[in-house]
Amino acid sequence: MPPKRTTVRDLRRQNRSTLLSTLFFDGPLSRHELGARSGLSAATVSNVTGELVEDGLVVEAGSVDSDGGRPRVLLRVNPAYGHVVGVDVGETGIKVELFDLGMTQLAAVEHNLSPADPVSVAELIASGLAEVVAGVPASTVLGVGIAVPGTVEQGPAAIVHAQTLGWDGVPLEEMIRSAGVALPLYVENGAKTQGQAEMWFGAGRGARHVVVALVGSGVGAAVVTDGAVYRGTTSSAGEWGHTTIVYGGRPCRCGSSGCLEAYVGAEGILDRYQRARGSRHTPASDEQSGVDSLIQAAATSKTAARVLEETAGYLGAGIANLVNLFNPERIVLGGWAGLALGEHYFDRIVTATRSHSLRHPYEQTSIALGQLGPDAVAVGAATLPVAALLDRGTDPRKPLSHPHIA
Amino acid sequence: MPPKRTTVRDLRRQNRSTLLSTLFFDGPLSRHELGARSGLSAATVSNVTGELVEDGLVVEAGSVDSDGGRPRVLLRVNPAYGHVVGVDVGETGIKVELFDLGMTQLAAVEHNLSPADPVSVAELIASGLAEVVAGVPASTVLGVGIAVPGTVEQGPAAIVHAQTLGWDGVPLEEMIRSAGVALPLYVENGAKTQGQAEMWFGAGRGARHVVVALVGSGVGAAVVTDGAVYRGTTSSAGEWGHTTIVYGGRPCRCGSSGCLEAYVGAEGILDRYQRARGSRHTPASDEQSGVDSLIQAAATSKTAARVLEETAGYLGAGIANLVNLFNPERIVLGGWAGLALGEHYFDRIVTATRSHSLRHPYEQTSIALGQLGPDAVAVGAATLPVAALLDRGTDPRKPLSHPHIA
DNA sequence: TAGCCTAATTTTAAGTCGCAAACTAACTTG
DNA sequence: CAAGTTAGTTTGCGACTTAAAATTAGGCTA
Repeated sequence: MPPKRTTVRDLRRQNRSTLLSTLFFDGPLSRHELGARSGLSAATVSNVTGELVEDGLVVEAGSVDSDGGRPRVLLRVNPAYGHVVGVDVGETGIKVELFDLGMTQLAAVEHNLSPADPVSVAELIASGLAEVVAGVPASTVLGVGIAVPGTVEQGPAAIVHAQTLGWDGVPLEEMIRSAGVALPLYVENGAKTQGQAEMWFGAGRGARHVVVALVGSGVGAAVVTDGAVYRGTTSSAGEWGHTTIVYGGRPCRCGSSGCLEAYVGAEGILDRYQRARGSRHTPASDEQSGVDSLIQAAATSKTAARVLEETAGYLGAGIANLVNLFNPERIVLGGWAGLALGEHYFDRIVTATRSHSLRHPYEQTSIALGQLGPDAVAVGAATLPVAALLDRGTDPRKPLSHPHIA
Repeated sequence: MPPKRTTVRDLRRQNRSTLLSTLFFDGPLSRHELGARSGLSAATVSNVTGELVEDGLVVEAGSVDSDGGRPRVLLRVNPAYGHVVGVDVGETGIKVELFDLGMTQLAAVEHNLSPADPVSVAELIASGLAEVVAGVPASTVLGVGIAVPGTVEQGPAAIVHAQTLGWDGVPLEEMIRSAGVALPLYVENGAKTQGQAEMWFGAGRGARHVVVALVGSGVGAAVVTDGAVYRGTTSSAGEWGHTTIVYGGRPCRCGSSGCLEAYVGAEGILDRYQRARGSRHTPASDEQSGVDSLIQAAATSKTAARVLEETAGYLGAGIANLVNLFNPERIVLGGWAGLALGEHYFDRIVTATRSHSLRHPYEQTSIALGQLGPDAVAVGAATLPVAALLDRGTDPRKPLSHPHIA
């Protein structure tokens, strides 16, 4: 409630964070360049980077000639400073991946688990974590990001609501703790972590206002406003898939009707195709191959082509709603179905977006396909502890108190 | 581009801003209480408030006993420190209103002007301004907020796109300057200023994530995220009225079809009613009385009742989209038509909202009617220079440089 | 009315911070 | 190897917030 005061020490933390983040995202830089980018004086840069180097967060990385003067010493974030783990909790199993601070994958394990009992999942996460972390000193693991397919209520401990898993108010964070994990945990919605991955390493790089629209079995979006993923009051913002696009239209699994997901989600697409063909029982082996073969079929089948074109229309209108409401500078279309559709029907989607957007916001935005596949969910999750590190400028495990330089 | 560095002076500015804002919004407070709320030490509070008092921004306002000790001296923002002007540019005329810093209206003028030629509007604003400001010393006017019914492209000078006025890329700010106004100008979309008014003085008070949904002839929304009106890349965010709610539905004046505005905007409601009755030519004297009499008619006419109930349904679905996307803690329904509908069909709107929202975000939000009428647009505009004052902690006319205490 | 008590402000004495200016370091050139 | 350049450090200072000590300002008591 009290608008946190600002003390003189916050200055240092903030500048530390700024420099560290600049180094992280813009690769090796000299102190000089760092000063230019951050606006800080050379003296301060020198001072702060000195601390960062002393703490082991930053290391020197060769040097570069500077025509006719002292060569610049390049600095970069020390990839070996620590490790982070990303966990992707999916509907059929979980993936656990270990990265260093350079976001290089060092290890990964995958476990299937159909009956998604929360306790088993928590235990599976704990054991996967133990497996993956085995190769590195325990003390170097800075935190664990956990992506779940549902909304996450952030609070003293994260609570998960995931309809597709049948979870309603599952205290996942506590459960993982009970399974014996003592590391900092960051539980977040999978669409948001994937969006974060696109922002850091994919099609969203460099932009500050982005909407990452994800279409797969489910439909969701990660809204990035001013560089940060927007969460809303209880961090369930961005539920694009269940916005109404056809009032009174197709029933949706969420219980409502006319949701975007009921039209452009994989199940919705396939079901619409079945109905268009008149047949009712062609259970595709799985959704992903079902959509693939539908796209194949469009080459020869008019019905298939029409269904997909309609899909592009709905999708464009859905994207246009995001354009009108958020006025982003960039839209990134991702998710496996989104990428598949985007590859074959990009123009049509763009056209539909244009025709349903107001001219002005439409002209300010560009539409791009995501550069990362659905695998990005785990990397995105792993960025959460890294983001905490960059944000605080220090090991997120340390309590935020007097640094007390020894 | 460079992530603005933080210097030790920013600290002071920020703390000054915090204290000033706290005083502005939370009424007279003692230095003690101020320290408690801001987290600042008593010493700093004393120091900063001393400056504020010296600058005339804050004045003492009586004192309060404190059981058995030195009584607390109350401080409050000095309403007489300066004046601000709010301008409401409407489709048929403009309103210019003068306020003191306590937001008490001191003067107001209204001019009609049907042919909305931008140059005449600019001149009308300039002359209205002169009229209204006549009673106070010129040097006390801190700035002028100007609300327009269209999107505003913020930049070195604001550009206005207002379809209903036939404006497309009108450099209104420059034009007003050319008309001889030298004061700081803040041009903003009218929905956003009205939203700001509800946030400061109306149904949005105290909340940080709010969507103010405005339904009148047009339909728009002001989205407040973390206490500030969200603007997007080029500040045209929040165009709720032109989001698609019925894919392939009624044509909208924006050129698209199925927009929310085509269903719940006044014109849309009345037109749907005409069609439902089969008659085509009952040109209501004006939209506002048309909607009023439609609501009257609903008591006896089944058709009228049905149209309004359907309207409540569409509106609820539209609100649900905002709930799903933004996860606000509060929804404020306003605008003249929104208030009229809300008064008679509140339950139905809420029901429709619930049935189209995901359960979790719906449960986190509350829906309330706006407390301010459409008159609030001008007050909202007037808050813009005040916001600049609170934000900077100093007269917004002064360049932001060394304070150099004399 | 003098003296005591309590609680609100102000002063005072550190301890931090970023900055400009003055230096030092490390090369290139002629 | 002296002069010229560019990178990075050190030094001294002004600006800040804070904790602690000192100073009000009423209310009460004797």
